[in-house]
Amino acid sequence: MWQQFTSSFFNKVDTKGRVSIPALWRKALELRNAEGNIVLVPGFRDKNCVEGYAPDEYDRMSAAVSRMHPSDPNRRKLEYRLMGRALPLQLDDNGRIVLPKEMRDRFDLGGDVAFVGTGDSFQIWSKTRYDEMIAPLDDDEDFDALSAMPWDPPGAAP
Amino acid sequence: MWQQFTSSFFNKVDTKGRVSIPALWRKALELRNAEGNIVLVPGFRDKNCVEGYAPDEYDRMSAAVSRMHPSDPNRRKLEYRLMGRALPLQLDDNGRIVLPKEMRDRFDLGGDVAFVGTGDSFQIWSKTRYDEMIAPLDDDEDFDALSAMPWDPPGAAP
DNA sequence: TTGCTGCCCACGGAATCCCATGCTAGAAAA
DNA sequence: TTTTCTAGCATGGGATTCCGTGGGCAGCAA
Repeated sequence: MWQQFTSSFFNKVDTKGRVSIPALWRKALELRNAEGNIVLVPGFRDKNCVEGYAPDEYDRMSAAVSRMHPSDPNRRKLEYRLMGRALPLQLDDNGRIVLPKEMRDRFDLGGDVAFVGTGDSFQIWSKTRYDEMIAPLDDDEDFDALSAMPWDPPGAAP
Repeated sequence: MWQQFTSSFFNKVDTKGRVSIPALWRKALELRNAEGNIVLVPGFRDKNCVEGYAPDEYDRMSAAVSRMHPSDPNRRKLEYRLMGRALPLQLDDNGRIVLPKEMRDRFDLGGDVAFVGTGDSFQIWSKTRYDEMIAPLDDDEDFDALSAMPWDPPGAAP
């Protein structure tokens, strides 16, 4: 649980392109033996944000792609988007990373940005785009996604 | 049974946002090997209150979400509401937690709050909203929900 | 030079720790 | 039974640490 990326944080990107990785997640990275290394993948699952992974989880994903047959055209596409664009970074002494300029421009990551935990990975959004994305979800009265959640009653066999 | 969250308690949130977790539930957490850790999720099942989970139960839920395929749109929604908002907290030496300011504002958790046990989880309500919510339930003469309860007759094979 | 990169230090506000107090319920004593 | 003592619990305040953020400086490349 503590090695998961949970909760959301709103930090600032400074003029040099630096942002603090939330302290809670730095601890999560330690527990995953990441030693200050993370991998950013722009627009992989969601084309409007940058996704971040601990090295172990990134390896799991790229291994999944490598398991596909070389002749599978989907493998090529996944390779270009996952491996081809992945950016390995190191945290500095203050727990910050530097977002490359192209990435900042493409995803509007200047000023306020949102770090959103999604379990084994996290996302980095421009604050503005994040607000637009999240609003309709909060208005969803019924929250019907809940009924789609796999449900094993507590105490069931593992 | 003793590791379930039962009964209701009415405690106070101080100016710093601190509240005592009911002592009975601290014992429940011990039995679940939580070591003073709990996870708060605002408005997940019920959007008017904050839900609390022991780490083991939170893990069960997030594992269920992680089992869904990454391309499933319902997985995304669940990630934003469960992982994206989950707040892992530790009890201090006096058995208290700190409710972050945004959460206090959004759910009106200043002054008197209600802790409501719901078995494997619990809820935190503003006292006022809790009273409004509970009144009509008590007036429900028929209580037809009872007929929806799964019923294994006592003494049946396990 | 000019612009980028990595490294160091500094500051302010917020979160966390540590100690203190009052209340209550149950045990112990009369 | 009545009274006293005590341990556990909820609550309050002050002090200290932590974390996000901004700025400066040297090295390096274009």
